[in-house]
Amino acid sequence: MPAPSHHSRLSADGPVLDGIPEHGRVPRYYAVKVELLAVIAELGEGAVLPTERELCERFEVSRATVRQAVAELVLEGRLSRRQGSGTYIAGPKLVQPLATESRRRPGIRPGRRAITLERRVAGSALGADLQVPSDAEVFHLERVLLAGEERVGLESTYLLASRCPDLLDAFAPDQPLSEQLGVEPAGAEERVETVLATPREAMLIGTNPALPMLLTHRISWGPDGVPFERVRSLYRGDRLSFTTRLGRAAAHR
Amino acid sequence: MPAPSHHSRLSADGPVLDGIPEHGRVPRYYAVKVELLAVIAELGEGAVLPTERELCERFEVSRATVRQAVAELVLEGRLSRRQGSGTYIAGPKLVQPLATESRRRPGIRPGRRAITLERRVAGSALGADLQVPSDAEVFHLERVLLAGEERVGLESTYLLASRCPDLLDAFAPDQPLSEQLGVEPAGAEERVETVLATPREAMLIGTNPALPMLLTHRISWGPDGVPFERVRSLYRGDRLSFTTRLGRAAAHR
DNA sequence: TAGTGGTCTAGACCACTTT
DNA sequence: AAGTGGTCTAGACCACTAT
Repeated sequence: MPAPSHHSRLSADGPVLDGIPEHGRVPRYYAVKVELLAVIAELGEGAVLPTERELCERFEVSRATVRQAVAELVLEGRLSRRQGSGTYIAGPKLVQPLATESRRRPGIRPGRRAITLERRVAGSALGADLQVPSDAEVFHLERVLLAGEERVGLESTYLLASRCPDLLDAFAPDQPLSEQLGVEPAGAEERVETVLATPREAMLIGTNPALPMLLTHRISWGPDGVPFERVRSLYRGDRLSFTTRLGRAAAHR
Repeated sequence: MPAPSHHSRLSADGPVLDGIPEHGRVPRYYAVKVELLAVIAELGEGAVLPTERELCERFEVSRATVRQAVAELVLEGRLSRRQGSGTYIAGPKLVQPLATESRRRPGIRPGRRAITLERRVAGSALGADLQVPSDAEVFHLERVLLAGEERVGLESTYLLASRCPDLLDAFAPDQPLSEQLGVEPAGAEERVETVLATPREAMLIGTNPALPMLLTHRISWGPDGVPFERVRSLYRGDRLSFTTRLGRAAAHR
């Protein structure tokens, strides 16, 4: 039994999850969680995970540590536990139509603080979303969302560089992008779901990791019907709720 | 030290939280959570909670048990922890406009299973929402939401009895209510947020308690602008995501 | 009845903030 | 330096499921 310290390092293969490795220190349960993701991928949907006691032996940790890793994966919907039976690998999320319309802007003195603006190649997943080759150039803009002084979310935007070649020059980090682009979205496809904050996201927003977040994921296209941006907006689920008025107003509120 | 069993009963004052007391057994951390809610209400927003070790002494439980109770309250946004500093009582949720439009109906063979249909008086909170006296009569309809065979949510609807006096006769539990009412909503106000499933909700939906859920809360009014229903829809956050198409279609997807 | 996850204890050291 | 929350251990018993 070597462990005088309860912390370790992940192998230096770079960030394994969208996680904490930049910090240097990784909690043991987080390393277990990463390893469990590999087990999950290997076994596939519907399969039974090894028992908690077996996982303790395999990863050489206590049961409480295994349970913390499993608990986060349960909160994320990757696993589900059945008392007396076992822990099972969950299927993909179901999809439910929602019908969101043009987003009006926040209520409480909204603001944004840009933390990343870079030009790079799209890669395969983003290229597919935007219907361009994987070596197409995009801008990646990452901004912290504010409500007054409080950090409440994190927004990551990918824009086709061909649509806005001079973005890096005339960039105003606090303004909506649409005004700076000359492209007005004519349509979009959007998804809303709950996720847990990764350690990195939690750090940037200034909240605790593994807190449930409200995630919206949007792909917008212009009047020509061709996609030009992908936006991923993450809001603190414990601090924000979204409201709408649909149709006609009420009588006397 | 009496405790040979790790479970106890809450005082028989009825359900304290929207919880498990019908079961008879309450986990110790859950009883602590209920007591913490009283502490939170007493101290008020921004105050520091007693330290975890103090709470251990006060409630005569171990630190792990206190931490489980606190962890759930953190996931619910009632508390926030700051390492090295303390645990603080959080303020109310912020509100953000969302703009949801007419909800299209689910994708995967949606269904409903009614589990409660009762006639009763509104009470003060519901009365205020529907703009009627607290002794006005309402129907309360509670239904499990299905996607195929899978339980994915729980919907609780309150309807002004004066608008649909014969609901109990001609009720078809699997159909949308609007068709059975003769009232078509002309407008609504809706809120979307993330919450954790209570033990009762988790039991009815067949999921684990304290799982993040997507909650929509809607008040609808008729052509006359007078509210007639309040609907609270709770969806499994780990199993569902909501999607929309806004505006014009894309070019070639 | 055996095995699983669910809850709980008592104690330890670490990282961080405050004084 | 002292005190807080964060992580971890080793072990125990309970509730539930499967056999």
